[in-house]
Amino acid sequence: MSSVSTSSKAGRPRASVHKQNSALSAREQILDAAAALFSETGFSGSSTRAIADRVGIRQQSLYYHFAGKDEILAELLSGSVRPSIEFVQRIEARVPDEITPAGALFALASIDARTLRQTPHNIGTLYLLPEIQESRYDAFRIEREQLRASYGRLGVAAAHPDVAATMSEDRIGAILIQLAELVIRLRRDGGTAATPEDDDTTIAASCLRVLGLSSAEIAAAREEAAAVTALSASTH
Amino acid sequence: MSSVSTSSKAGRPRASVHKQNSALSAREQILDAAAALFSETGFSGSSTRAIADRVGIRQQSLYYHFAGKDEILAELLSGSVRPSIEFVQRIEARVPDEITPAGALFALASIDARTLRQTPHNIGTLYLLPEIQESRYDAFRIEREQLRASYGRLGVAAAHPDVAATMSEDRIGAILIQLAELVIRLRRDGGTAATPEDDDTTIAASCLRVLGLSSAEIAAAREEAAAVTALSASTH
DNA sequence: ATTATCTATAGATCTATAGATAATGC
DNA sequence: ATTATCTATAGATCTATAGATAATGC
Repeated sequence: MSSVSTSSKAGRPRASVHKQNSALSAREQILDAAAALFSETGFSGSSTRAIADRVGIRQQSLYYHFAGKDEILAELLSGSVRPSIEFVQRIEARVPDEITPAGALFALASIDARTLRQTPHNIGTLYLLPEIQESRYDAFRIEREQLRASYGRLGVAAAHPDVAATMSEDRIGAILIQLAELVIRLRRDGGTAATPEDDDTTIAASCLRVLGLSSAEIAAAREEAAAVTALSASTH
Repeated sequence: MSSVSTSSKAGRPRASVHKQNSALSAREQILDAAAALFSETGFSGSSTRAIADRVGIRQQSLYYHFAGKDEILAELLSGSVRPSIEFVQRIEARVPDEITPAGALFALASIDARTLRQTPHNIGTLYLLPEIQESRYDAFRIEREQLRASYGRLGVAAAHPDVAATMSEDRIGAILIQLAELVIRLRRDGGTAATPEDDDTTIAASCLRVLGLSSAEIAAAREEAAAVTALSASTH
């Protein structure tokens, strides 16, 4: 037992002993604190000082881990879309042989809703920040475009002919994403349902309903999605 | 013709002669510049200096018209919900004697979409700012709650029984508002439809579709709404 | 030697107040 | 006299760089 052993890592110890959330690396602690602050007070409204205070380090120490405040946001953004992108690619590959477009769309929307609902600090609110329109965050916006395109393709394939005739693939994708991201707002407004996971299926069902599917068709898609999602959960 | 006559108002003249958007009062010029900046770079990301620069006055001169930056935002917010609140009250008063819930909802959603689409500087993006969660803006959030409640009541009344059974009034209101506000995002992402007003009817139709109405029922509601909206436009 | 912090600090903001000034209005 | 601006400025930030220091690792 050399010295105190509470801090088992290299480097000068922190001045403040508080909040040793030691399960996370310093880098992860910073990302976590920044996510909380950015979603509460926005990007420009959250100072590097405020982030550092939450972590329990000096403001200047952030720069050992990140080149600047914008790098922190960039990392949070890319980390939060990536899982959705990966999931949608896996599920689109199975359409239409192993799963119908409606089943795939139900699965995608309910998984996205669940992820956004469960993520720490309601990280989806970052998508609403005006700052992400800057070209600095092009990469992130391109990834979201891909996700919208997938929603659009699945939506067109799943839609009732009446509906597909009146809306472009782009608009369908935009509507579906907009519905999936409703959970962000529900969470922000503190609107927790009695059983929150109900919101995920309500949203997924609404995605199909807005495409003109009947209650029976929606129920069938839900069954399909349940099978695929269970499988996907076990292989991951 | 006493002196130059270009500035016909009292008060010391501005140092910068540029951008004489003289149709607007100074106060309105400030609100306009702030709306543009807040929606581009957010509230905290827009300095009072940047606002003043756009107007063509000194930063300190803003404080003659507003007590602080937050008062500017507060005024922009309340000015932008008020018309919706007033419209929804007029239309709810006619339900169900003069118009069906579905017709009223179609009218409300398409008017809201059109307003958000046509408003200068995409002012709806202000609704997405994290800063409006502060208690300072409670009044605005309460007004939006009222609007959501109206959407919820009309939605419940208009919904297909299958759908009304699976969703609370709160959730229905939230879904419908979320759909109406899709135009904010479409506009921000520069996604102008070939004929933008099509988006308004697409959105209104989606509001009814998500409630389980058939294409025929939606078409009927659209007819009703067209009659009421034309009337409302002529009386206002 | 390497790592992760610290202290010190530069330089650029940013919001807001105080009081002066240059117009118009009466 | 009133109005709407201006200049001057206080005081509080805020981001980021430079270099010192206190641990661990070898």
